Amino acid sequence: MTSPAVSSRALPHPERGEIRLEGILHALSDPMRLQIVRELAAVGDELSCSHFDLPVTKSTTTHHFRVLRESGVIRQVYQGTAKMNGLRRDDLDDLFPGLLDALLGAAARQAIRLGSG
Amino acid sequence: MTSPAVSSRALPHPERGEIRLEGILHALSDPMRLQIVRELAAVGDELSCSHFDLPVTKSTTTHHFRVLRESGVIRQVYQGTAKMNGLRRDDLDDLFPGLLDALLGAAARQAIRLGSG
DNA sequence: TTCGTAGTTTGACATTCGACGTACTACGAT
DNA sequence: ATCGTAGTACGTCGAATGTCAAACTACGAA
Repeated sequence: MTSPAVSSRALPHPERGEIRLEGILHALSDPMRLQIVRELAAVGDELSCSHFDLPVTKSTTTHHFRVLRESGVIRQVYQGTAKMNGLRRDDLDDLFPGLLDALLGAAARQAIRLGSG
Repeated sequence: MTSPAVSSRALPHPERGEIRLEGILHALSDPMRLQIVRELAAVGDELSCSHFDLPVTKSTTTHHFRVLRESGVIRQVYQGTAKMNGLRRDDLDDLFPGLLDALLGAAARQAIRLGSG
């Protein structure tokens, strides 16, 4: 009944020092990826890919999560068949203090403005 | 000796309410455009396109400035043959308080980190 | 061991992007 | 009226992007 063990299947992440602002902005300039990040931030915990009910196929979902991981926005780790996703808050806050919160705040504001909770 | 008059040549800008966060992030995810915006912010005034010495042709320069204008990041106005560019600070600060400064701060930090004033 | 669930990989496709060159327009200065 | 400067428009090109379908892998449960 315990959670499945963390697997060691390879999942390349950029190191903290390799993360680029341009890459983060590009990753978040896609509405679907921005939504994923907002949800991760709201929950404040790791979520599996399948937790998200995205209006695209599985392969497209895989693609979006990979863009987020390779840009340094999220960290991914296998846990059984599930792949858990978590924001790299520590690294992002260290590299760019205040940026993530400003982005999340802006996204929240826009969501309200455009009339969708 | 006075400045040339502001011309009325058409230059479509999105209204404040039409500006989208995703568009801003996409616009700023290009290194050249991010650099332009940093420079505009540093000067705090309007600058002509030709003030920037970009390593691309004139037509590519036109392209980048148009992306910035159409995403709502800058405002452009003709003044004689020159086209003056200014940040839309008022609109951006109203729509997304703190976002622009966070982005500029992040860009400055990264520039220092990567060792280029 | 067999099955189902979660996610990957590959290849295709249409679109967009960043860059270019050439020909063009708009305006100020001479 | 002519010239030079600033920037545009258009067409092109190669690379990247977002999407899909189909075949596949990895793991837990029965």
